Amino acid sequence: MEKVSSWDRKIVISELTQGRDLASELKNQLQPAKSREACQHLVEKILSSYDNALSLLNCMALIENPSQGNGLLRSASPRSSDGSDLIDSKDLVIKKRKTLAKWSAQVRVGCGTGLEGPFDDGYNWRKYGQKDIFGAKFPRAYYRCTHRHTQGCLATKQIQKTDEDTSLFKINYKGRHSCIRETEKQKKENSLILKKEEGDEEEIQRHEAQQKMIILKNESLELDTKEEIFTSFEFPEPVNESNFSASYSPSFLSPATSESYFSRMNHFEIHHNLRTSESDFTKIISDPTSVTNSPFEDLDLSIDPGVLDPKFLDTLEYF
DNA sequence: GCGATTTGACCTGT
DNA sequence: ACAGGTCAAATCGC
Repeated sequence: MEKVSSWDRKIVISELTQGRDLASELKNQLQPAKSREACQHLVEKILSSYDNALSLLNCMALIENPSQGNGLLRSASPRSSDGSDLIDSKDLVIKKRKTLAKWSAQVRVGCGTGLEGPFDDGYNWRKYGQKDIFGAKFPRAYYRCTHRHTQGCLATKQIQKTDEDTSLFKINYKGRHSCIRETEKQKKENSLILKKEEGDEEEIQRHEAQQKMIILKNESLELDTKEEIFTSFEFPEPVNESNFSASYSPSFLSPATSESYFSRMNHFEIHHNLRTSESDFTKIISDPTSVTNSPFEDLDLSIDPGVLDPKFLDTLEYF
């Protein structure tokens, strides 16, 4: 039986808190001297936060009261000892799988790196299967998030060496990570949530003062607006030394993801910003699965995944 | 001992 | 029926 976890609650609280903080920041940015792009960017982030929180709340509502859903979750569900409906965890998993976002990437592993498989993308994956694929030279490996059981994270990925180029891997991602990686920043945020729950006003005020300092610091930097948008993304530390290039090629957007962060940004900005990020860029690899009527048509996102936040990758390609 | 990987069996979707 | 996806027992490696 799946219950709404405290992780889910914390994520919702975190998203709503972030939305509030961003709205507050937007209020500052709305002064006449501020750039329109910076304001737009903040609006996108705010909407993204509220989208995430609402999605989670919808999901929680379904879990806690499946009768409010479309009925799929109720079929053949066993009952708990107190007579209430239990969700058949299998049904729930299938329903979740069907609605999980999907996207893909191609990654080239540099020669002489000694790597047998593609890069570490910053998340913890656990291999759970491998399958020979009909008509393909190389088997497909199946990975799921290590935190599936501890945090209920349903993210999975499939990695397969391409037939044509043995140094090129096709990676299919399915599902966003709902797990929380304990980076230093996240540890601070989690501890702040706890402090708020515990009513530690002193700590909250200290944190808010720090946030204001950060905003002031950003305001004092007269950045090019495009760079300003770009640098506001969160990048993890480089995860390994291997040289590789990747191409993230949006196929098409699902209705749900049409509300996602990048779909609200215009084509040029995404292209420009990602180009700015190139470090060891060597070659653009076009994805044959791309659909030509995509809002991201002709968009080549060539990124060094070593500096790319997987949360950011989550927004790139859906099909 | 424990977590990760391997791999054959089983399940699911078309 | 078949290919793809997942499970889970056995095995590996630290």
